[in-house]
Amino acid sequence: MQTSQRTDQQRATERRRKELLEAADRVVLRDGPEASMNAIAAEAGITKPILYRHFGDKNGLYRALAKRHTDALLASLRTALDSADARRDRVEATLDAYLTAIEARPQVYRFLMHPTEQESSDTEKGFDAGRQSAPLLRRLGEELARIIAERLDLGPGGDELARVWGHGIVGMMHAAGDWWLGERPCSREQLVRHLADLLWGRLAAAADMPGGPGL
Amino acid sequence: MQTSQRTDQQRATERRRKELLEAADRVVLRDGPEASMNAIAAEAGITKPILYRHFGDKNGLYRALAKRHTDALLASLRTALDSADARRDRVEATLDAYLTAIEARPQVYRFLMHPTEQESSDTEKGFDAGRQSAPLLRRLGEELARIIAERLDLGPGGDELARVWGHGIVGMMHAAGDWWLGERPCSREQLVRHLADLLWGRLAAAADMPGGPGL
DNA sequence: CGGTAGGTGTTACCGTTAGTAACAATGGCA
DNA sequence: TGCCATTGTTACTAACGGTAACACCTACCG
Repeated sequence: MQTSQRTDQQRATERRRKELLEAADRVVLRDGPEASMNAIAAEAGITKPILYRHFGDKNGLYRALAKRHTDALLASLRTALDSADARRDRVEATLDAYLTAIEARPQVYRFLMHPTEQESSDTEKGFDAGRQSAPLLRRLGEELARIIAERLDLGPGGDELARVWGHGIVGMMHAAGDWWLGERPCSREQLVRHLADLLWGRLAAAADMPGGPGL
Repeated sequence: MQTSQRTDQQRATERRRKELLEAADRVVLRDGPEASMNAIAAEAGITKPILYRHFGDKNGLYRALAKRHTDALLASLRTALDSADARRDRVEATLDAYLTAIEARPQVYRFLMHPTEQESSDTEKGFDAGRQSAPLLRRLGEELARIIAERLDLGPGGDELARVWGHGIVGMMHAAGDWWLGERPCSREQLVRHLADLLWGRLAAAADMPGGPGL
């Protein structure tokens, strides 16, 4: 029968694709995000054209690779967001989940943050001003925005507000996490508390330094 | 006299360097951050090796180029931070200054956010986990941290807190700005207000959506 | 049985890139 | 005049992403 055979072929192809992705994963995690297609092909025991047949181009391979890791990270963040009872605890748990992930596997983090300049397709060749951030950040931002809009009563225009906050919070988490991972100026728990304090309006409530120009 | 002559030479060299930087600027702003060294040399009316003599490698040129724009942006942000009287107005003015800058010259913004993988030098070849962000963001974060630590009375451990907040706020501004620049979901003024609301603790104060699981 | 279609795999190449070696010309200075 | 530094060139290397052309195997189908 043609269909069942076709299905067998497809499964074999998918299995092969998965093997190639795992080889690529090993290389990227060993050599960093700039790993060459030659190196990946060699790790998989084959040569370049096969990679190109499976993934189209380097971006295709990297997008497939990033999707796996991004899905995993997103799942753990969603779990954290549903964990505790108090809002502050949930926010802290989510921040902590993100920081724990990037701390545990910095190479994965480094790869995911690498801008892969996903195909522009619709933009008219030249200047897409935005889209500078890694796709991971965009996805996290949108996801968080959805959750905020669903769970918080923000009144009229709440959806727009939720999206701004989603991207803003993710950006805060990312930048602080990146800096923290490089310099390790404090414990993870303390960083989480500091960031939650910021979100809880402590910046607005703090007193001016006596004698200064104030902020 | 040897010293004065040496000074003349140095000045000539610096002027030449400046000319080359201006040519590079034109090309990068026209062709994007991936402009080739050949293209830059051609724009300057010379050939590659001269560029390499002046700037060492591509990163050297790009770092020199980025410094000028970063200095300019930082100056305008500092001005905004000293503008109004109320803290909320200052924060809004600063956010607005940043967003105005990236809106007015998105090519410059795009170039500055391009990760230039500045020389690692001290890290032992392979894994610097952090340092993923563009140098511009690090610098903005450190600068903001300094100002916060100087002007706010945050009690013991305030310096550490200020640094976390500095990088966190800059990251928030960057991610939200990048998303906004790409999708233009609202006016600049509204984005500024939304972000300031976030920093003013409105996330913590918002009511749960009635009937939902809450956040 | 032989043909044909589709998948896997190869070698050998292309165009472009960052970066370099080797050499020529200019101009001030002893 | 001879020396030295600087500016400039041409011509190259090594590596990269990507592709064309071809060989092989296997399975279905007349």
